[in-house]
Amino acid sequence: MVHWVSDDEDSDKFEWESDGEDAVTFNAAGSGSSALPSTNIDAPGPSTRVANGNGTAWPSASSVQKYVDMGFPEEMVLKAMKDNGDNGADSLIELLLTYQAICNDPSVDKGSASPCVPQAAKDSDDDDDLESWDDDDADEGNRGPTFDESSDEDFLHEMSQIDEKVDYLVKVLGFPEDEVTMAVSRCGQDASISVLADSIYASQTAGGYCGNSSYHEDNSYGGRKKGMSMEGNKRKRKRFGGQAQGSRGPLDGSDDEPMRLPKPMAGFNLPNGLRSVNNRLLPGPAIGPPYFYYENVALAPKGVWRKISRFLYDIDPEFVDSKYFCAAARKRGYIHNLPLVNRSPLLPIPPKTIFDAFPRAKKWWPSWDPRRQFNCLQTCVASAKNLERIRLALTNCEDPPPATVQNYVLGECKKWNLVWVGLNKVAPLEPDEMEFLLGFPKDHTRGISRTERYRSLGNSFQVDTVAYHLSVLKDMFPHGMNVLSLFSGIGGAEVALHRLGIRMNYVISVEKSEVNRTILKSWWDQTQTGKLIEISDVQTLTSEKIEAYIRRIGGFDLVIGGSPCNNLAGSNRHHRDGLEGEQSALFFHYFRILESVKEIMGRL
DNA sequence: CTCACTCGGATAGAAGTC
DNA sequence: GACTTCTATCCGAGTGAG
Repeated sequence: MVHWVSDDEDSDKFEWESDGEDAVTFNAAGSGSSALPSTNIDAPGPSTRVANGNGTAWPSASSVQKYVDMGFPEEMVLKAMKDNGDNGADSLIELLLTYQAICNDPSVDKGSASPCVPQAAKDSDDDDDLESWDDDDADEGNRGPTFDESSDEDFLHEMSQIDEKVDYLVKVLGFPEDEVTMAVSRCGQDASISVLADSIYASQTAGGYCGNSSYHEDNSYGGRKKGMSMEGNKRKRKRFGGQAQGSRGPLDGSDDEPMRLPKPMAGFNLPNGLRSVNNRLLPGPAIGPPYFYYENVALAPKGVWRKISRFLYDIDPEFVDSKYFCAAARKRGYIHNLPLVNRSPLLPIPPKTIFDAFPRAKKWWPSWDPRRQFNCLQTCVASAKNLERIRLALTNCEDPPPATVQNYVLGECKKWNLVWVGLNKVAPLEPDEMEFLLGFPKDHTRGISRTERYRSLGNSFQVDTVAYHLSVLKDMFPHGMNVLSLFSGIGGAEVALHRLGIRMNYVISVEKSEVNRTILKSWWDQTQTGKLIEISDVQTLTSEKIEAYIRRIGGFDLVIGGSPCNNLAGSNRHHRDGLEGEQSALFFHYFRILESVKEIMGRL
């Protein structure tokens, strides 16, 4: 991992200078959203953050329940809220995951004091029973401090030895040791682990920080403008993308330094040899089993990929535009621990231009439409009125149309991925055409409403791209794989493995949408001989159940999934709230489940 | 500065169901 | 006729590159 030190003096990016006032509006909108519970619900005052509990505001039942619904025991949530004070939802999630990592780490002694308390038998739904959090057979031995005491002398504070804290942050949470050391020097040796973790995150995303609640504003999407509170700070900068950083002009100095997107966005390597990075050094905790593969939109708000990467063992994302695999762009980031050598593409190689994919389109394609590939296939399509406006604009002028009309029509065509289907007539791609472009078998989504088909396809993998990355598994698992598929959608991962000729012995699939589950099940029954187990809610996949599945099937070889992008995608005008958004926060379940699988498989 | 691109959401009204 | 479900239509801004 390469780091460099950058001077904050150069941190003012020009685009932030012109709209500073807008931040207030944005923050107001963000706080009013239904994202993860934040301080606006509990409205704790400044005094609630103190460690001794004086003036602690008791969290509301609804805010507690949100986290309980995510799979955290209520006691753990209450404790985390208490420790977190007014640091906001972002910090709270991290703290909860910290506790959970503690509970799942067999190397960490857990006494009655740890947050790993058994979940009270309170759930009405048996399927939603939360497992005991201290069932890892590691309870004997050292006893920790008492967790549920009214005193705040909890386990975190008991770990007063600085070495233990550093060890903890490095080994359990996976922070780089040098950053942990810097955080200790910033915050002092008495700082709690949660404060140190906050500080490290803040140093990565918003400059030096220690116990300053402004961190959350700086770190949140649309939050306070950067550079407001960190004058003179120096901080570490991380290089992403696995490629050399060229110039480091003034634009490099933003506080929330975006993860560099490679240009061309070709990932580590491509079948055509455009790039050929075939080796990399994975961080120790990232090395399997199991293999894992995570996907999301590349063009996420600032800081999102940095945080995702941090949770997923500091692995650099592989940013790939699927335009190198098919006739439509699809800019996505993939974090995985798969080997890079001996990748092979799916055959037949899909057409990479519109005309090759849809030869009929050439007939009506005007010479002034230069598109040869589609833009990203999305979940919504143009309305009929929109198409009619385009038709009228073209019929009411000469041929070729004047530049203004051309620009208007081209803009709409690019925005909505329209194809020419007649004289002056454009239309959206049909669902089966999207299936083709995305690498799915014909009629894969047929049978559900048109709107649902567009939505499901717009949310899916590009199969050829994913299959290229997964192709290295074929020789490694000649007798088949057991797969944990999270946020399966219409089964892009499963289709990719199938098309690679990889047998799936067991697939545990988690997908919220019933129509998507039906699509996957239907395809599975037609093509597979293995066992498919479908689960509707990722929140019900507790570590207890994961362990039961692992004992039953012998372990998972691959954990794969792309968590919801709703709150990350640029098309979302209403709730682009970042990783803490209502849907996109489910990423933390991916991390939770992956951690659980690794821990259980390491133990059994 | 301009330009290009983006796995979307809220709403009203239509259509379907009982 | 009340209710639910489905469909069509409308709605910019964040971000990076040049």
